[in-house]
Amino acid sequence: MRRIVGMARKRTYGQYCGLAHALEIVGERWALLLVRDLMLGPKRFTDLRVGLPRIPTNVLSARLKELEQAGVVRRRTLPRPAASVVYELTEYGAELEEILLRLGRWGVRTLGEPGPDDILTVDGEILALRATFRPERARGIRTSFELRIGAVVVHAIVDDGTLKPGEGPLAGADLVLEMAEIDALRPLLTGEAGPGDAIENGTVRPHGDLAEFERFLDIFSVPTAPAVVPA
Amino acid sequence: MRRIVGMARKRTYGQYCGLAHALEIVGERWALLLVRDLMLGPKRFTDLRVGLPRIPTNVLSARLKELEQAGVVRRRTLPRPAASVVYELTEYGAELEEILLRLGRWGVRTLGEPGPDDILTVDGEILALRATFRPERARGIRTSFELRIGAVVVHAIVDDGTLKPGEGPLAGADLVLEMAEIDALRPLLTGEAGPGDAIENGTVRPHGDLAEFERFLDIFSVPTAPAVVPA
DNA sequence: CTGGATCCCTCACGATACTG
DNA sequence: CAGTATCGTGAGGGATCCAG
Repeated sequence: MRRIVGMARKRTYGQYCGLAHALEIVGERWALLLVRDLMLGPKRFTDLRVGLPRIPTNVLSARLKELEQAGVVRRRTLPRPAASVVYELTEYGAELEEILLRLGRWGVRTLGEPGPDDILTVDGEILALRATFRPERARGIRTSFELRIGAVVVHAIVDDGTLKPGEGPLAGADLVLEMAEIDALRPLLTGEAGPGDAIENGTVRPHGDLAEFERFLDIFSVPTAPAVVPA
Repeated sequence: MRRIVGMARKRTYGQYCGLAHALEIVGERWALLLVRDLMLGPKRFTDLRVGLPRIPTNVLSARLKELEQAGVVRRRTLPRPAASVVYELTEYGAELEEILLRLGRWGVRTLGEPGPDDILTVDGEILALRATFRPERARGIRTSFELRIGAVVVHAIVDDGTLKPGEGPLAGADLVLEMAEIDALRPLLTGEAGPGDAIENGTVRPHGDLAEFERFLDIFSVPTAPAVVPA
C-alpha cells in the first residue's frame, strides 16, 4: 500500500523564511537568467530563446508560467496589429535588479577563462556594463562608448552619474573598444590587467584616445580584488 | 552510433557571464540556504542537518563539496581534542551576505501564510532579524530584545546602529516578545499590522513596555509595501 | 514565422539504509 | 558523528512536432 505523503507537494524547502521563499520563486534553474534578460525590457518568447540558447523550450514555458504565477513576470498581449505576446517584469520582479547586479559582480570575480562553447550574449554584456558602472566616478562626466566583442555590439552613454546602456553600435561614440575574444574585457574590469597590457597583447583595440580608454576603466570596474580559488 | 556530444559537461548555462557563473556556484538547490546557515559561524555536518531538516544527507555532502571546490566554503578539522570537522564560509563566501539579506527581504514580502509543515529555524529567524534591521533607526539607541516563537528563541542586542543577534534567551532583555504562531511576526515587520492589532488578537504577547514594542518595530522592518500577487 | 506543446532520455534530487 | 551507498522519481535537456 502506498502512503500518501503530502499530495502533490511542489518542491519546497519547508521553511517559513523569506530567503527560502525567494528561492522557491526564482531559485529554479534558468529563472534568474530569465529575469536578467527581462530587465532590459519586454521580450517575446522567441527573443528569450535567442538570449538563452541552451534553455529547452518546455523549461522556458514552465519558468514563465511559474514566474507569472508568482507575480514576478507579466504576460501581455500587444494591442494592435502585432498580435504578439510579450513578457515583462512586474514592479516586484524589477526589484530583483540590484540583487542580480550584485550577484553578477560576485560571480564575475571567479569567472576565469571561457569554456569551449561559452557564449556571450548582448543581454549579458549589458548586464555587465550596468553591474560594473560606478556612478560616483561618473559625476559630471558626459561621454559615450561602443563595445564590440566578437559579433556582440553594445554601447553605453554616460551622463553625469547616469548610465544608459543599449544594444548595437553608437554613432559618434567617444571611444570604441574592439575585441575578438569574449574574455578580453573581464581582466580589465577586475583590475587584473591594465589598458597598457591589453593594447600590447592585442586583446583590445581601442579606437580613440588612450585617456578615454582609461576613463572608461575608471567608470566601469569591479570594486574588490578577485578571490583566490583553491585548486 | 552514439555521438559524443560534450563529454562529461557539468550542468552549465553556457554563458560567459558573471551572473550565470554565480548561479553555477550557488544556484543549485539548497546551496544558498547552506550559505545562510554558515553566515552565523562555523558548523558541523550534523548542525547543518538540524538547520535544514529536509535536506538529504547525500545532497548536503555534494553541496558542501561543490561549495568548497568553488572557494565559498572551507572545510576545517578542529585542532585538539575535538577531532571534529567544521565548515565555514571563506571570505569570498561571506561576501554573499548582503545579497542573501536582500533576497530574504524580497522574498518575505510574498511569504504569505505558512504551509502545514513549514518550520521556523533559529538560523532563519536570526537571518530575519539581520535582514530587517535598520541601522539608521538604531542610532544612539541601546536596547535588547528576546523573541520566543514557539520553541525557537533568539535575541538581539542593539547598540547605536549595530546589531548583535544570537540564539537562545537573553537575561535582562528590555523586551520579550512571545508568539505561538510562526507567522505572528511577519505582518508586523512588513507593516501589514500594527502592535495594537497583534496584542489585541493575541498573536503576540509582549513582556515589557508598549513603547519598547513600538521601538522594536521601528528598528526592525521591511522597507517597502508588500507586493500585490495576482491569484 | 511565432509561440509554444510533446516525447524520450538522462541525471539530479529525495528518501532511506548503512558504514567507519 | 560524519558521512557513503543504493535506488526510485521527477525535473531538466534536447529534438521534434504542431497550431495560429
